[in-house]
Formats: sequence, C-alpha cells, structure tokens
Amino acid sequence: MTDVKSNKRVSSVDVARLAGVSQAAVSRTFTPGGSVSAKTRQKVLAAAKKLGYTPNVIARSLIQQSTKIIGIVMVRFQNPFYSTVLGEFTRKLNEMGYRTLLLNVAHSKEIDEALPMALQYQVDGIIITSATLSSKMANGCLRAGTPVVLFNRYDSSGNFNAIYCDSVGGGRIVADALLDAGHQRLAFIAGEKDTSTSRDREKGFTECIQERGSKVFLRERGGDYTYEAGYSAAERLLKRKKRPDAIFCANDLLAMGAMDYARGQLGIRVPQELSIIGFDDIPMASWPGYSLTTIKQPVDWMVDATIERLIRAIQAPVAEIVMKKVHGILVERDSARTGKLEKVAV
Amino acid sequence: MTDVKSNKRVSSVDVARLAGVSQAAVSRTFTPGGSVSAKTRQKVLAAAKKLGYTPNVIARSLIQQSTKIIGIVMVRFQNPFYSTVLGEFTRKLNEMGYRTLLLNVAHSKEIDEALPMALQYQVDGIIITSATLSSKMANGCLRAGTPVVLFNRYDSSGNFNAIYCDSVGGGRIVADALLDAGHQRLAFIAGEKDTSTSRDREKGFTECIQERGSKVFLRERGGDYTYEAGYSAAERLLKRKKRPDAIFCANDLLAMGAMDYARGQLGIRVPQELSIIGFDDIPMASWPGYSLTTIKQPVDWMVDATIERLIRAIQAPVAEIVMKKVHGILVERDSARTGKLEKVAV
DNA sequence: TTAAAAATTGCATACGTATTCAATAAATAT
DNA sequence: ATATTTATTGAATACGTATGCAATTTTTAA
Repeated sequence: MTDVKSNKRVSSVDVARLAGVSQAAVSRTFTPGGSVSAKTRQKVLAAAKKLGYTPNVIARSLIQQSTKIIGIVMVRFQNPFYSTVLGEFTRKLNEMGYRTLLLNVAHSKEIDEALPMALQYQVDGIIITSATLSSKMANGCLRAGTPVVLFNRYDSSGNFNAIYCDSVGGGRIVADALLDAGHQRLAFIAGEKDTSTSRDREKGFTECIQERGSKVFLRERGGDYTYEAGYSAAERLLKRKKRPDAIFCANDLLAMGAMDYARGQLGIRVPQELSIIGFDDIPMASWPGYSLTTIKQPVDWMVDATIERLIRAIQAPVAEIVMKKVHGILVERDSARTGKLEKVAV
Repeated sequence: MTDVKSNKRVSSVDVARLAGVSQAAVSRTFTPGGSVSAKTRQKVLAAAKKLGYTPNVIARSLIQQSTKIIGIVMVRFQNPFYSTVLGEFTRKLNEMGYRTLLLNVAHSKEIDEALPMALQYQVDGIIITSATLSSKMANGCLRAGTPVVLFNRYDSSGNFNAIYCDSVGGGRIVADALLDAGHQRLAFIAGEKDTSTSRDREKGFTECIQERGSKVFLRERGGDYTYEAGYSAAERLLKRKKRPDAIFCANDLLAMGAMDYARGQLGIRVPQELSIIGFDDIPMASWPGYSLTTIKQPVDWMVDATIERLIRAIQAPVAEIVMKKVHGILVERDSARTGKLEKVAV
C-alpha cells in the first residue's frame, strides 16, 4: 500500500529534483527522440518510477497546440450499425495514438450544443456520424481551425469533408432486384423523417421504379429507424386487403421489425409471399433467424477513409475538401426473391 | 466567410486587448459567478463574439486540477448490452457537465495498456465495464488519486468501488423457475471463460440445482459471449441422442443463437420441447421473434449508481470503498416454461 | 457631505510541460 | 596536442487560463 494521503500530483519538477537534473532533462527523457545521455535517462527513469510519475498530457497539449483527441458525435446509439462504427473508430484511432471524446446527442438538433464542447476541449478533429452541422457551427469549426469529417452524410454546401455510402444507388439496386424477380407491388418503409439517408434511399428506389414504367405501390413511415417502428409500419401495410409483395426498408432494424410482424402476426411466408430488403447489413442481418437480404455498407472502408481524411486534414493546413461516395452492395440472403433467375426457378 | 488564414488561436488576452480590459476580466466574464460589472461584461462578450473566442478548457483544467473528463473503458463493443450502457453513461455524464474519453479494448488483458492513457489525460474518474484491474494498474490509479468504479464486476480485493448485478442469485432464480416447471435435464451454455459473470451465473445455477437434489445435465462453452457461439454450442448440445429440455445461457446473445439453431435447424418447438433462458435483457430480447425469457439487469439503476458513486468519490477525498450488488429480475416471456403453475396448466 | 462598506479591477503568479538558446562536455579530426 | 564538430545540459520562456491580493471605484450608511 503506497501513501494515499500524498494527494499532490507529482510533476516533472519533482522527478527532476529527485534525480538531480533539470526539468528539461525529464521532459526530454519522456519525449521520443529527445536529446538525453544514457545515464541521465537512467536517473530520470529511476526517479520517475520511484515517484510514480506520469507525464501530464494536458499540459503537454497546451504547449504543443495539439491534444491528440478526436471528438466523435454520435446519433442513434441504439442502432447496432453505429455501435459497430463507433467500435471501429475508437479502436483504430486508439491504435494511432489518438483518444476519442464521445459526444452522445439524442437528436440532430442537439448537435449545436455538443460541438462547442468539443471545440472547447481543443480536439484536433471531429467526426460527425449521421448528421450535418448548422451553418453557425460550421463557422465555429472553421474559425477554430478544427477539421471535420461527416460520416454517412454529405454536405451540399461543399464546406465539409464527407465519406458516405451511395444511398440513391442503393435504392436503385433494390428496385432493380425486386422488379427483375417479378414483384408487382413494391412498398417502402421510410426512416427518420428529415434524414438524407432515408430520403435518398427512397429517391433511388422510386426513380428506378418509375423509369421502368411502374410506380411505388405503398409507402409508410418508419418513424425513428427502430425495430418497433418497422413492426408497426408493417402492420399498417399488411393489414390492407391488397398487400404489397415486396417491402424495401430504409434500414435493417426496420426490416427486421417488418419481418417479425409479417411472419409472426400474419403467418406470411418470407420470401415466398413477401420479399423484404433492408439497408446497412448489421451483424444481426446474417443471423439465420432473419437471414436478411440487404444493402451492405462497406463500414471498414468508410471508417478507414474517414480517419485517413481527418488525419490528413489535421496535418495539412491546406483547406481542401474531399467528398467520397462509396457504393453499397446487395447481399442476397433469404428474405427476398431477387433478380437472379436461377433462384426464381427453384 | 471569415478569415480562414488567421490560423492563430484566439485567447483571452486577445479578447482583453480588443475590449480594453484586463485578461482577468475576460476570465471572470466566462466564470459563472465571477466578479464583473455589467458594462465590462458587455464589452468582453462583444469582443469575444467578434473574435469568435471560446475558452480553452484544457488550459483551465491545468490550473483547476480538474479536467471534467471521465474515462470509460469498454470491452465487448459488439454486445448490445454494452451499447445501451455506454449510451446511458455518455448521455447522463454529458448532462452533468462531464465529457467522456472512450477507451475500447478488445480483451481484458489490454486494459493495462488503456488505463495509463486515461491517467495521462488527467481524467477525473474512470469507469470500467466488465473487467477488473491488475494490481499494478490498481496501484497506478491509487497514486494518481483517480477514483475508479467497476461496472458489472466486483473486486474481491475490496480496493475498488463496484456496482454489479447479482449473478449468483440470477442463476438461482433461473434454476428454480425451470425446476418448478418440471424440467428434467437442465443444460448451461457458458460465456467467456475467465469472466466472473459467467462463472457466477453458472455457480448459482448449479448450486441451486444440487440443493434441490438434482444436477446439471450438460454444459457447453459459449466462447466469447456471441450469437455465433450460442448457435454452435446449441448444435453440440442438441445433436445428442438425449437432449436437454432446458438451456440456461450466460447471456442473451448466446440464448438467441441457441434458439435460432434449435428452431431453425432442428425444428424444435420453443418452449414446448425446449426452454431457453438468457441473461441481461437486451432490447432484442423483447422482440416478438425471440420473446426471450431472461434475467433483467436493472441497467438504469446500475448506471445511476455508478455515476453517483464516481462523482462522490471525485468530490470527497475520503478513500471510502462502496460495493453495491443489485438483484436481477426474471422477465417471463415465451421462450421458457417457468414455475408459475397456471402457465404450466395451459 | 463624509465615512464606511461593498463591488470591481488589474497585476502578478501558478498550473505542468516543451522548446529555444547559450553554455558546457564529449567525441572526433587534424 | 590542439582545433573542430557534435552531443548534452540547464536556464528561461511560452502555452491559455484562474485566482489571491492590493488598489481603485462604486455604493450604502450615517
């Protein structure tokens, strides 16, 4: 048991005194590539160990003008897609020597409250998932010179870096696959109302159907992107006399809710009587109980690209804006009859 | 568009100069309860706004000896239980004016690497979920005077605050419920090998069964607490000639995997031919597709208790250690025949 | 109107570190 | 052996803020 009452933090000065060297020597010892001789380094390390000294990164960051902290703004914590994303971000950033300050906001509106917090903590960069900035906050980041990268969103103003998945294209892929398989009545369950992801997925879906001379049969609101919302949206869709024979859901959680309602409450066979397709490809989508056909977002790639872009923006003072769009891919499982003819034949 | 090239951070000194007051006045303006007259406050605020000034919390924390940052160490990011927990922690701590530094460690072993990072950043406190500290790191925290609270773990050495759910008791409840309902062959699917939660859940389960004159029929390893592990463990259990008629799984994910294997691969009816009970009560457990009977961990209560304990430890320099154990409760859904007689009759 | 109390202000200093600069010690070349 | 280069060292300063203290102004009491 060490002396607990020694409440005083031990600083580099204390170590220096004990080691009989200058404070600068201590600093250099703990700075990679610092100019110190072998013997003073020994003395310093010994003294540091004896005192239990740990460099104060906060003080360091004050003078180095860099905290090595990345702020991550997260919306919709309950969605497994974002747990995955967050896990990847923290793990990779940690490995690269960055820490992550996590800001959890319930709605996109609250983002304006969260961002100043991050800025006050002098974060080196900010990652915003599934939300955009108000122009006011955008300006705040610009003034502070703090780089921002939007994840899974783009910014039409062109002021921000953005890495995102092609939602419009994804919607088109789904429409093509469903029509190719001969579906007649395609329905859509939307996600949160004012999100670009939901709007774009619907847009691609609708456009493609129209281009092929048909139109969307039904549309329902899927409120807040949750399982429960999908469940009740499916109820409203499927209780009608004339049912859709395929449903495209704005994300996987909605799709799972819809599937459970269709099979559990109405005994509808999926995909024989009803095809269901989601978006995201969360881990659960591959579970045998669901085996959900869905558009896979290449999360790993997106995370890597986001981090790379952010680090580059931190290092280069050049105010270059990069927006990268990646294509989602259709993962065919068992919840939908898709365009592959051999599958239809069987 | 403001002047982007002004890369220089704007400090309280800059604001002071523009406002024609001292730096101290600026500081006081931004300090709640600071002694400033109305007119100087006006001048300062005006100047601050014009320059886009934001107080530097890092510099402040240096002198105030408090960063208002809480370090959260998370293991097993992929488990929805911990997403929920993390979401609650960040939300509530944010509301209380604390920020959260998130450290994601893949295995409990890595915790010894993660903790020094948190300590270097002078966090005011540390929350560790589902893992314990090595005695070496324990000492590090003690020396640094940084309070630690373990969440969902306890520390037998008695050196750490801990808030956790009674795993042994939970295991007993399950055993009682299954035996009361007349099950004959009770099996257990374990979680990660060296975790106290898995061991204790099994312990209570086993003990209770033995006390009632029976014994555990079969036991399988559920590797890493994942759905996939539960799926394959169920395969090993159920392919035998003599099957268990009830399975208690160390957590919900395992239980869902087991259920999907039993129903999907073998066509076993749940709960008529096989009862399955989990532990945690993650959101998915209540989905109609699973409707999983499980032991609910009172997450809200546990999170609140953890935060309260941590804050108190931060404020009070007294080194008091508190360990709180809370009871889980059996949430009866449709995946198990339980002790309630009327249910059995039906 | 004057004396006393209260509020406001600026100066100077501290927090813990990194880094420049000049000075010293060590190593190498001549 | 000396001259020259190189490596090490410590003193001093800066990062951006909060705060004790003394000086000043304002307010209140008498």
